[in-house]
Amino acid sequence: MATIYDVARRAGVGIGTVSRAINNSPRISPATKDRVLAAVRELRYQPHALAQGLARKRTNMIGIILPVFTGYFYLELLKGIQYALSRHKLDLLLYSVDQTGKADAFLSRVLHEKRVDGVLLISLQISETSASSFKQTGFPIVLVDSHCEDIDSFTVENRNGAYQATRHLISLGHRRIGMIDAQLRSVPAKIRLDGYRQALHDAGLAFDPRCLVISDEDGEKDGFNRESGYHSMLKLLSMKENRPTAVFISSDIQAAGAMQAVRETGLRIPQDIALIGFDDIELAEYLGLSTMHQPLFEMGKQAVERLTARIEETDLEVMHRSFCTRLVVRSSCGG
Amino acid sequence: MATIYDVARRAGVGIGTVSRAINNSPRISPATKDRVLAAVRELRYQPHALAQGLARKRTNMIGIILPVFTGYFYLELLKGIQYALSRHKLDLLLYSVDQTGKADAFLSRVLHEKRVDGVLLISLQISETSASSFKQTGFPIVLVDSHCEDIDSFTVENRNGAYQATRHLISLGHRRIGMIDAQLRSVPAKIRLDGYRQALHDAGLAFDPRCLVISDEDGEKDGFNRESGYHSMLKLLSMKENRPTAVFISSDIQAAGAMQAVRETGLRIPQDIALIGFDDIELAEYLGLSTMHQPLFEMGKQAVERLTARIEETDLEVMHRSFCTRLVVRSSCGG
DNA sequence: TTGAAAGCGCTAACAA
DNA sequence: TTGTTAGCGCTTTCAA
Repeated sequence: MATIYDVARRAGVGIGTVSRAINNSPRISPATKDRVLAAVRELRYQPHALAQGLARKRTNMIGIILPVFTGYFYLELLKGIQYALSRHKLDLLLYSVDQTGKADAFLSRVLHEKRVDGVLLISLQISETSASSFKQTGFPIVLVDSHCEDIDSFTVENRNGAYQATRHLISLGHRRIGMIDAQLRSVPAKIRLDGYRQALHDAGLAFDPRCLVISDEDGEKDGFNRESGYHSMLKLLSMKENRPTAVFISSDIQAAGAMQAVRETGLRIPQDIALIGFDDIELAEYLGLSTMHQPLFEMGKQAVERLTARIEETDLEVMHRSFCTRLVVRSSCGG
Repeated sequence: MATIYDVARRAGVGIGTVSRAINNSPRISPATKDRVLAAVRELRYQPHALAQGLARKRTNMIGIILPVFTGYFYLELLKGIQYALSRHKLDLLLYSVDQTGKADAFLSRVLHEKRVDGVLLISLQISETSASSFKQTGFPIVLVDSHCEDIDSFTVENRNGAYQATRHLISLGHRRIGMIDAQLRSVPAKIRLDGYRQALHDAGLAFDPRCLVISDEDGEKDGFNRESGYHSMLKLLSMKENRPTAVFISSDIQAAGAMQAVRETGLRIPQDIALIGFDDIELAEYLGLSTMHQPLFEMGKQAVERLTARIEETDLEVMHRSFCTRLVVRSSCGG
């Protein structure tokens, strides 16, 4: 494989000149530039990314740390991210975290290994310690679907979304409304619970702890999955006549499991029990599931734009942007 | 950020010794090793990945090139890949290709930029030129869901799968069987067509070109998407009484669109028209879609294992492995 | 406008 | 067992 020395020799110039030629430096005559570029083509030369990165202190890669992904949620987000990234000619290093809490290890690696110019942390909470490391070093980082005072973040209005979803059920006449949530150590899950309770409260409805089921409450997983939704709904239905007439579920994928549970129990949706989800993944449309839509593609895109801005301009004010959710009414709550 | 020189100074040793300490070299005394590691901890030192890569000629990253992904197909594959990768402590550089044909540009980058130790090419065809470059340089590459004589590959038995799917429809008594395929420049699409035709032939059924619709025939996209499936089915249904009584569709996601088209036309599945898909994505279960299952997670895992083997041992024999598909019968073909 | 040379932060060969 | 030094392949001063 050709190096810059090979090109220099072939073109009869020094390596500095080659460097100038391929980096559009003005400090080179058109004639020699042509000669160098010809040699580049002949040798099919492309700079060694590591060497270039080491010398330039720029890698043109960004890292993204996310929970081992399953489901359309991350797919949509990734698409938005990819879209923006390719426009900036940036490459993507994917760190996927399998255990909750292991995010910090990746953050530390990102910070020290210098493999990427910046990092996107998705749906994962950042520890105080990590946050201050990033703050101090000024290393570019942007949070997506997560929040931290001192760091740029892009989130959806989880609280308001949950509030709207619950309100929708209330407006349909339901008085006994349950919720199936994911593990509360997940920030969105926690905030969605708040929104749900607020809506109940504002409508003068009492919060009944028995109507709240946390998926995978003590498990390894975070609760955002179909099986957990299935079991959570079974638990809710076991209350018999005391069971809620409507349920707000913290994610569509859980709702999918929940719908199955309802059907297997011989109950009808929405006549016997109304359901509303959150996320608006593709599946929701097929299932006729009412849900809260989030502009994931757009979020991914904007997060990247912000990150690149931060890479260019290290001392920007911290910013937080929250995206509105939108109620999508389908048949699962009879609305 | 601390460098190896900082650590050396702090521990009162040379940089070579630091290097030996952190790389488990036997050529160092336990005492100094401890001292060095203490300094490492105090300074929170982690080696600079680029510098290390440049010196070692090893990056501990692998690249994966795939079509801009949508759908569970790549998710499942990616999960298998991630699983194996994390066991090898390898990082993942994701190149996602938006335009068919642009794969070659990425392959060339991978080869020259030296950012990764090896590459996985997914669902994308490799050109003769690229193939021979890789052959010559011995740069580790493995194909997944794609095939090339000279390169390791992991595929599903597309031909046999399509054959089985079609045969299943035949065994159900159908005589006029259509197919909705994706663009034929996609290798799997092409092979699935072969399997379909073979099955017809073996059953003594004539192939009727009017019963074959190619999704996105002249479009930008590859045809593997819902909208295209929808339109393709509409086209098939427009044949009225001449229309097929059963259709084999080259992917579940197209089948999803097709089912919608059938329903909107007021026809029933499977009574009026029987459908069978390919892939067995999660959605298929919800839709009650009969389909051909492929062991994607396993494929991803094995592809990585093979790639790492090739990275360690550059002169291995070329190998090809083909994974069996499995017929999953649901309600969409009345089986 | 150009070439030479000093880094970038590491590994590995070579001496000591 | 250890320190020194020559690369790895590039960018970027600094002179010329």
